[in-house]
Amino acid sequence: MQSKVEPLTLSEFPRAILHIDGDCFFASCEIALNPKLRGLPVVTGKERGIASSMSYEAKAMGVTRGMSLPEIRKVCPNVIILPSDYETYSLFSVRMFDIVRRYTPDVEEYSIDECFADMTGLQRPLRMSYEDIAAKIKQNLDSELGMTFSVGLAPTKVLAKVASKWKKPSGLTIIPGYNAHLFLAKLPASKVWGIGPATTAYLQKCGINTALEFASQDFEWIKTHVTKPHVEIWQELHGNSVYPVTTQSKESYKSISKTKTFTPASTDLEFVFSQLSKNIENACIKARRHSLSAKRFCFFIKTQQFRYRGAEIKLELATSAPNEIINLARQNFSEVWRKNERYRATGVVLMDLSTTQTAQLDLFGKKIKENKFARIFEQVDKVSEKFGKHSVFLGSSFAAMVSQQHSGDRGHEAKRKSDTFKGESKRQRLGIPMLRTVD
DNA sequence: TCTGGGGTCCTAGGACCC
DNA sequence: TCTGGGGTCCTAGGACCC
Repeated sequence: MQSKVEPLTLSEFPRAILHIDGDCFFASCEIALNPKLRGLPVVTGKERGIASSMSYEAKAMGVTRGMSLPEIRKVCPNVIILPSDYETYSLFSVRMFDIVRRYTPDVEEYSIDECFADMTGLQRPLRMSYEDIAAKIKQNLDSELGMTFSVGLAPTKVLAKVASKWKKPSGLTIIPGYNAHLFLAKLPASKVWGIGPATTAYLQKCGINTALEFASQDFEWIKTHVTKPHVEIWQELHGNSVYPVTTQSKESYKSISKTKTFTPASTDLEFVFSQLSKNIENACIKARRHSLSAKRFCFFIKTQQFRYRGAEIKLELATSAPNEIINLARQNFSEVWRKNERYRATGVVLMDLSTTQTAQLDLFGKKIKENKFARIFEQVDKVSEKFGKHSVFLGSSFAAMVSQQHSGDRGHEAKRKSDTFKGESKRQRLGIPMLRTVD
């Protein structure tokens, strides 16, 4: 079927939105830091055992995201595999955003390696065309950070995303509204930011395959056949900017989650629970670092078949103390647990977060108990700061902690070992912190 | 893609009320 | 007992992103 490629109707007052994307950012940071790595196949993600970012040299050899270490070494024998160093990457990230902010304060830090910038109206004060501004920013970024960036310039965020992805690495692509149809005609709808697998499948059923076919539907059809996010994407593809560039940095979290997969999968309730317990401790550590308390949480266990079973629980009082949450999880755990089922992961999500200071007072003195726990865990955090994370942990997390130390498949052994600490089971149930130093 | 981890937003539908 | 209609709030879960 031959669909005619026609220009889309355009917005009257187009904006100039820039999208900037670091090319294989993590690997590039490593190379920028250690120039000897330049030109070599570099992969990060060693600590997880899978590739998370790889240099173009590694990509050329066939390394892909999520590939396991043995596989990587097989296709690319001279590969250099490094553990991720998020702190360093964050520093590069800050420098990247600061460079863009030299040109405009309207910078949205979208992720560690991506940002949007609203350049609308800057040609006059900067005495440059939008295209020249974009090129200048790219040049600054490339030379000052020692890595390349792909840049897209367009009237909306969605089109700017299309543009920055158009040519990688180190591309600079401009999509003026009047030319958008030329780009969208070649682009599968699934490649558009915000159109995921479910929507792609639905659109295909409607006979829509390319981004242009989606954009070419009339507005009435769109309004009645897709939901709000995709109506907005449709408008953005028409050059009509509905997603603002939001400069305000994220001040808080709506939820905090911790999940962890363990190998091998386990049928041992106590062991799986200890994994959950550890996740809860970690989530609470993060919550406390941001002075947040949760009024609600859910936990889940994930079966070998990737099915989730879990429960959601309301707390009487907002808390960031893991023992309370672990107790409640313990009480509900047996309902969730199915015998003879293998589990591969556990997870917890803290929800309804509020700043600890604004937590409500209650009339029955629970608050006093809560404050006591808050002080205990303040001390726990101080000890951790001094002696390292998890120098102090709860008895209920013991098996998980030990299994982590014995890198690999020793979870069950570890559990049995913890069983010998008979005296702890009661404290465990009560959720009393077990002070224990790990060397 | 034989599948890691951390987030946000939207919607349908039930509960409850007048 | 059956019948209307309409509003708000909450929750579960889907969908999507990096």
